[in-house]
Amino acid sequence: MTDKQRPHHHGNLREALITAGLDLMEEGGPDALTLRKCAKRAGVSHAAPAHHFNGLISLQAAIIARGHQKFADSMHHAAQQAAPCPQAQLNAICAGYIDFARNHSAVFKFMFLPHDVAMDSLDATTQQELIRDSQASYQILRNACTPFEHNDSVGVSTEIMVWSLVHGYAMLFSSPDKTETPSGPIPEFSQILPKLKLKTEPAP
Amino acid sequence: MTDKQRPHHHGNLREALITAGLDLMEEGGPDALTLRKCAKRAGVSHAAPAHHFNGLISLQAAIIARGHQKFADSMHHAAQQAAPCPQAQLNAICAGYIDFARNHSAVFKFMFLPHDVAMDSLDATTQQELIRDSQASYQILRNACTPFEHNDSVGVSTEIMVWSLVHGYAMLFSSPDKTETPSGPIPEFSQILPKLKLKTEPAP
DNA sequence: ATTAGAAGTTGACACTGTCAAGATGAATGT
DNA sequence: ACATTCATCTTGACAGTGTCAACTTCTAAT
Repeated sequence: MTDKQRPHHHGNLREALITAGLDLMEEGGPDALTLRKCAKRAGVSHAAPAHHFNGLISLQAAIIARGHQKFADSMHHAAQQAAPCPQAQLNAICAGYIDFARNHSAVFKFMFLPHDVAMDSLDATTQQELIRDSQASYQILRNACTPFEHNDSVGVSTEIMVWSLVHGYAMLFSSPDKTETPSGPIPEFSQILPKLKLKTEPAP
Repeated sequence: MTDKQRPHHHGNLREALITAGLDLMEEGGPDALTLRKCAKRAGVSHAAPAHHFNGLISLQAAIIARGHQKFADSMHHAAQQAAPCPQAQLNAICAGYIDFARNHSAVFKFMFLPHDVAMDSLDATTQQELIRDSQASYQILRNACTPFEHNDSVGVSTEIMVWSLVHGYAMLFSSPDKTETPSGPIPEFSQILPKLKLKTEPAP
């Protein structure tokens, strides 16, 4: 029993299930995510996941939370390699946004589905993770927009505009295959963003 | 048997299944769409749909096609009630776009999922419907953008910009419940669209 | 050392999509 | 009018799914 071949405890089954689930989703789309297949990949029985997730819905929520972590990483990484001025930062974060949508398109789109998920139907751990990680990733884009925020009366929130623009672009044109539409090639987002009337000077 | 209670032929089962499927999806989200439940609503046996759709994937595709029809109707209807000038038309069509996303949010989001659907796995009828109806709805927004299209060298396609902006807005902020975010209320899209630098004069 | 509880297993159930085989009825050709 | 053909629908079966209950095994705290 020095190196027990099959310890009764997996050790970190919750993590293993999330990882397996992410892989399954990227391999075969949202419908390929199955509790039983995750269990099989983790080497446990089909009912073992029930001790870590409150049903399939919670595993999906945990995968969305993990997706938000990677999403935030992608934006942060892009921002760190850009010049520190607000324009360059916002551009980089949008690029990180779109990179993630391109490189993890299945998970990305799954993250922004109409998951009319009742928060209280999730186990506490997953619920906390989801709230924390999703708010953290939202905050990145939000922060990058604040230097351009309008202070005057009726100005429309910069954050809403940029978010709509980059999200729509990512959703519509970030499938790895569809790089063009009937009306010609899709331009890079860095060409589109300047077309928004943003405040050019940070708040004094 | 004068008025046969159960004619062997349903008469228009394909239509009945699409209608039932649309209802199911709007009632309970994408996962509530089930071949067997559609069959039950239409009053036929669980295997009857197989004679009209090449599997669940084809029924889903047919529902997406029908969604595109309603989508196009929503945009057309809004456009007809607006002034005939390009600005008012584009504004109205975007409003119709967002109205549809609000009123049929489940179907709308289902329409724009990563349906990596192999077109040749659909039955011929459904495949034709999907291509025809989706292209028709795309064409509406496309046409409304042409008066603003840049003719000069490196201009970015107006269609791509407007499409990204309105689609992102619809996706992010058109859930009937979420009408506000941590950063305040969501403005109407009619306030956002003018923030795009569009060509103000139609082509001479 | 005992015990309470967490972690995992086994077995069952209802529901799903899909297939095969048969039954029914409408349409067509002679 | 009759026979044939074929689309349509039914019945029955199968594997896969999520979920629940009962049980076993191990961990950890008293």
